[in-house]
Amino acid sequence: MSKLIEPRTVSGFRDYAPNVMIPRERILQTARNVYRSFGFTPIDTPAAESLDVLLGKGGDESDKLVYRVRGAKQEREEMGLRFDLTVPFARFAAKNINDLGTPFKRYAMGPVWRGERPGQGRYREFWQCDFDTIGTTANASDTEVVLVVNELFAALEIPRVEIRVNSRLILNGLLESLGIADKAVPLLRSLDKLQKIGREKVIEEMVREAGVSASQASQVLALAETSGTNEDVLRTVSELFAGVDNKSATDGIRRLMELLAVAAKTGVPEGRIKIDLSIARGLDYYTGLIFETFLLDLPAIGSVCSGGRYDNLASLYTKQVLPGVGGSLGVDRLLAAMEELKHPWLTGATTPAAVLILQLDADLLGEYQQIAKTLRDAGIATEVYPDTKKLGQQFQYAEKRGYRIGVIAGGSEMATGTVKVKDLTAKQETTVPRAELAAVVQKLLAGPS
RNA sequence: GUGGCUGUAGCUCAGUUGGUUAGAGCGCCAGAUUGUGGUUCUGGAUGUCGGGGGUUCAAAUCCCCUCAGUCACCCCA
Repeated sequence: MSKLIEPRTVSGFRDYAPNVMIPRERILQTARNVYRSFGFTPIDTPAAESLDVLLGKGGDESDKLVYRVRGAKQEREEMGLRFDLTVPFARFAAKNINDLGTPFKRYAMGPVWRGERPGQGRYREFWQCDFDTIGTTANASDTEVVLVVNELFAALEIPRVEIRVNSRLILNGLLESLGIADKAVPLLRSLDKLQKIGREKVIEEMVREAGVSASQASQVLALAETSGTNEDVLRTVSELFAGVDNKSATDGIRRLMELLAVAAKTGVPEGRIKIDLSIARGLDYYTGLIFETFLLDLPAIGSVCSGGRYDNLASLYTKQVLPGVGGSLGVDRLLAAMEELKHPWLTGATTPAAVLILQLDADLLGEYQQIAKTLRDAGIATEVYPDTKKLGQQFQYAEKRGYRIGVIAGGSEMATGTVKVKDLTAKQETTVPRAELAAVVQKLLAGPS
């Protein structure tokens, strides 16, 4: 006998078993429905892109994390796997914008790959679910993004979230007034770590990495740490810039105010959106709105949905200016959080079917499939057990996989035109005429699981 | 990519200063019950001790390499 190959997965990549895949697909489906309800339209792009497209010009950092694709032997072109959905979208937009027209709203969901060190909740292959509007700088689109996020978490049955919003316009305005606008990238990257490493270390890092003075750094932090209600924060910031003519900051303040007003009018609950001037987002392409979404019951896991506005998405690929705003749901992180929070979607079931028809008599297979079809036609996912094993074993199978209902039909039921319906969680059994089966099952399924 | 820690049955782990056929609980399978599952009882199976190499009369135990996981840095979803 030849030696077996170990059935391993490579580092940072993993399998998704049914108990994970079932809630995962539900999350994806929910996101899709919400995005579509706002008119975002689906697009997809290839997993692999030419290396020059992926790496652009700022190649040094992304160069390290891009997976190279070797291609077939005779192929020449250097390819890499996409490391996010934004870069391919920029390429797509630059290529097709004339046909698409602007503004253009799209969503995309799919795997991306990064050659980083894997850790808990961090993988080398993971999914992103992006939605963006490009081709307009209107604040209406910024506002819509936040409304989408609000709807998204409502639909996910996770109401206890806080969407923390900020504006790079305000941050940049401050840096301008301090005369350190040219250090924005390293400064904001440090500021972004405020929650994680604390103010002392942030100041230290700003001095070291950005070369600003300690007093400049603490002024940045002073603004970022402005707290209170949204109104308080806006008032404080307005006062700070009252005397000076700072177009960037006043513009940022105005846009946030409008966003909050529209959200309130749309019925977004009080407190759901919170201005947090310390939200900075490490990525340097953001230019206006920036936001992160935290779970109130598990803030430590970090943002599960983030994004913002960027002035020019596709400048690498076209001369046409394409401003945009959007966000991205971190499915895998969210799933980890839902597991931690014992979210009702994570039932542990490993079957998508609700009903299992037990097999008592192989000669009745036609009857069983007929019953199954009736249920399926009524929209109830139904499975027929393939073997005539002992009933106890069939019940165990049903329980282990999480079917909600068992249907038992043997000789005596056939004779009377009935079936036995067993609620597997309540362990109660009733005999019903076959004609009423679908209705009875539907009623049982509507109850608590 | 750099450094630390971990790796023993499906799962959680035990395994004394290297010393005979590597253990426990839970789970799993079968039977008690030839039309009924979470309890009980009885019986049963299960491990290349992550992988490879070395030291030794003898390695799960010591050394080297490698793979995977995990923590910190880095970066981020």
